Amino acid sequence: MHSKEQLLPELPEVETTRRGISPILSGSRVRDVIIRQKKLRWPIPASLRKCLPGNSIDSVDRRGKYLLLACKTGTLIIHLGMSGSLRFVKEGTVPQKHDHVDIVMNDGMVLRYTDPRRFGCMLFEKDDIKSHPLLCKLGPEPLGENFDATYLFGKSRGRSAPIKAFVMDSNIVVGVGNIYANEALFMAGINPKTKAGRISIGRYERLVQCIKTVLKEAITRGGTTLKDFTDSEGKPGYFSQQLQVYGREGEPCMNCGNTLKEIRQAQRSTVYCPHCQR
DNA sequence: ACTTCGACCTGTTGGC
DNA sequence: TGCCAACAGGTCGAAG
Repeated sequence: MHSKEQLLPELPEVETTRRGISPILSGSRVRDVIIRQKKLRWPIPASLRKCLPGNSIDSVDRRGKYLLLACKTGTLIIHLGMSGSLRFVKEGTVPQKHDHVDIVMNDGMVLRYTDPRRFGCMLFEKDDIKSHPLLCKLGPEPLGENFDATYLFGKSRGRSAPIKAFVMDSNIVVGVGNIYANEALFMAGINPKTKAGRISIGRYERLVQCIKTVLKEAITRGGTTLKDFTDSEGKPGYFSQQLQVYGREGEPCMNCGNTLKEIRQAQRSTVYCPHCQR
């Protein structure tokens, strides 16, 4: 059976994390930064230890799946990759194998970064955060107002890439990962293999609506089940029973009952209903 | 300019 | 039952 117990941080999970850590961080000052493993996707820069201690966290924002913790000297950029998570522990809590970074606050709370696969990153940008190479080319936020059918339709003209790859392209729109791309395309009734450039504006209208709905629902579920980011179980998780297609290959379509099919697209698993999705 | 693909990493799973 | 290869995933950046 598929394993949805494992956290794969998509945009809703990152947003849930942001909302969880923001109130606890605000009003507290960083006392120390402890780096046990600096080899993440990119090495954690020394500037993190130099620039963070002594400063209060002024804001906790999100851009796509990047968390942005701003302080006076710059911005801490955090990505959770595929297996990362953040939670608060009390100072003195013994770190486990994959607990790579601690941000120790002056009140004794510790923001602990865990990431078994180390696909995530922790960077520090002293200058204008918006011009950072990781952020400056990103497409609009999927839940923002400027992500609409007109935008997607315009961007898609002349594109031969399959629609699933297109909506997962962070230069087109951020925050649509494999799971929710599958779910949104199912909800919109669009075959994942359809070339992006061949889809009408009417169908993009539907797709935009579905992407927003799927992400919003997931954030709502994350928010309602998030107990506490200060305990060790404080990771937001999926509700696999809410997923209509992802991980359900070979099982009946919840809409028509036909068998859901799995294919590979760009080395990623795509599950869809050949009957409902055209 | 666009598209595809390799690389990174480790816990879990499937096959023999 | 045990071992190992394959797999899962986000996304950057190189290659086509």
